[in-house]
Amino acid sequence: MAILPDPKKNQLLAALPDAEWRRWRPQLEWVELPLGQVLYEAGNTLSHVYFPTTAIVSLLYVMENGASAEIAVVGNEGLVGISLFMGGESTPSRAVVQSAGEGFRLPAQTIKDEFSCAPVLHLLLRYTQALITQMAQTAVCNRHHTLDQQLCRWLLLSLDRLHGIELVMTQELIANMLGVRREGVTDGARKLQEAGLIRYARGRVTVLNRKGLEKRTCECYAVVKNEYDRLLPAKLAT
Amino acid sequence: MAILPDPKKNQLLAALPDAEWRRWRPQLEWVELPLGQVLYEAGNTLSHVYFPTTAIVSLLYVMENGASAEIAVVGNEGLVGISLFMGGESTPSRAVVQSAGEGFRLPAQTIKDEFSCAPVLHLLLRYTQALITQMAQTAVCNRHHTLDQQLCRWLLLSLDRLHGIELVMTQELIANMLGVRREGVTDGARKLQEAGLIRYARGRVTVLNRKGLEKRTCECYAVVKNEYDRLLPAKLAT
DNA sequence: GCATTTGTGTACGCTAGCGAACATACAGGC
DNA sequence: GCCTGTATGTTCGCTAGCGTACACAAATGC
Repeated sequence: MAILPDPKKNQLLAALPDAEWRRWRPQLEWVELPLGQVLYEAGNTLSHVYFPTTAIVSLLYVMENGASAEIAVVGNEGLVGISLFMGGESTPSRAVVQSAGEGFRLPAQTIKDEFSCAPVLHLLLRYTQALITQMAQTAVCNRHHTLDQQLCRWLLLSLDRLHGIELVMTQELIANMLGVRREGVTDGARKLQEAGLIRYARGRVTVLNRKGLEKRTCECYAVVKNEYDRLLPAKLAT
Repeated sequence: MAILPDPKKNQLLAALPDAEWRRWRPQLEWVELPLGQVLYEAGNTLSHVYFPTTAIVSLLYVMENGASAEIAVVGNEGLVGISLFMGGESTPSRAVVQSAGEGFRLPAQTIKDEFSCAPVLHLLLRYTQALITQMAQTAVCNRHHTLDQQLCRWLLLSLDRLHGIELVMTQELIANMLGVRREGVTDGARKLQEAGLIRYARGRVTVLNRKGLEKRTCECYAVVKNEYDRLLPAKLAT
């Protein structure tokens, strides 16, 4: 294709100080991230960290009986594979591409080496704290809010991590992420469509009225969004 | 009292290399942690990090309508206030003493300074990853498991962070932590008592059969426990 | 063009947990 | 010993979401 993939479409890479950016650039490997690809499996040692640019990746836990629940979602604002620099090497969760796209990756050893560099460390840890907030809020939301509210939250979180207003994903997939029945998502989506907030058809959801979704969702969305904005300013002020 | 409080009863402090331990020791301030004390409030900048020795601290999110949900629990295996070294200074959650006891604390600036020291950094980040696992698993558990299972999980997690087999807490308090109704906890507790696994009376729960609780709880407990054991070996091998 | 697969719509009974209200019973102060 | 507050027990109706089953319709393959 004619358009060269740009690593700086990932906000963490874009926030790197110049020196680090020049050091990383040659090691960054462009990767396509097709729907459903598993970036890492629960318990496995990671070989790379991934910086999505146009893809969205879900961190989810798969239970013994096969049921699943999303723990957090990562897009071009973040990175997949924090356990590499956190020191654990693996996590009990799985990372799956939820919305196809592209990204870049860096070998595990590189990120570990780079982590001793103070600006890198601070950037990555601030991102990690934002991710922690998302996980915590997911826990709260799962406890207290209705499927309808959670669906709005999920649509908004996904939308924030994309460019357009269209999400390519089936209700079945959304249900897996939320850890609910597909029928429940159908119900919720129908309500939203009847209210004129979204339009959908066979694996495509188009958001028509973002504000409307924000009105219907629970406080969790705003809490998470505010923390991301607070912790990850566009420009790194280190 | 005759018995001198011992900071090494906190496992993170105990895992410090000698040099760091000697440096920290004079700055560690002993604190009593009475039931219900708020160590930090959502959104506020933290003044100290806390290392519980005999107390248990809950991280919980309080919703706009007053309902709450526990995100994670911290005992002598960990520390309260990770946002200080993660870089955010605050979090949207609150830290409350859930089981009275003691602990030590270190000024915010000290922990930030010490964080540049590699062994400290690695120790704290590994702990943070364990905490992340706990949060993630709380999200999963809230989504998929029954109140009865969650009650068992919660009792076990609390028990692991104490010395004896007795928890001093009312059903009302447990309900607040789990984010459920008090009546639901009463039901669950009654079942456990009838099964001979616990005994309780007016704000005291005594665990009679730990194995029995483990049998009744969901997989979440084991997942969290295993990650803590994996990430935080008794001896630090840095 | 037809068959198959995939995505969505709908219905039905069931259960866990909620909200609210009230009953009981133990504990500590006086 | 009595009183009051606090902790626990019990009930009742209600709703969200589950599990199951099946219908339909749009895409895909041949």
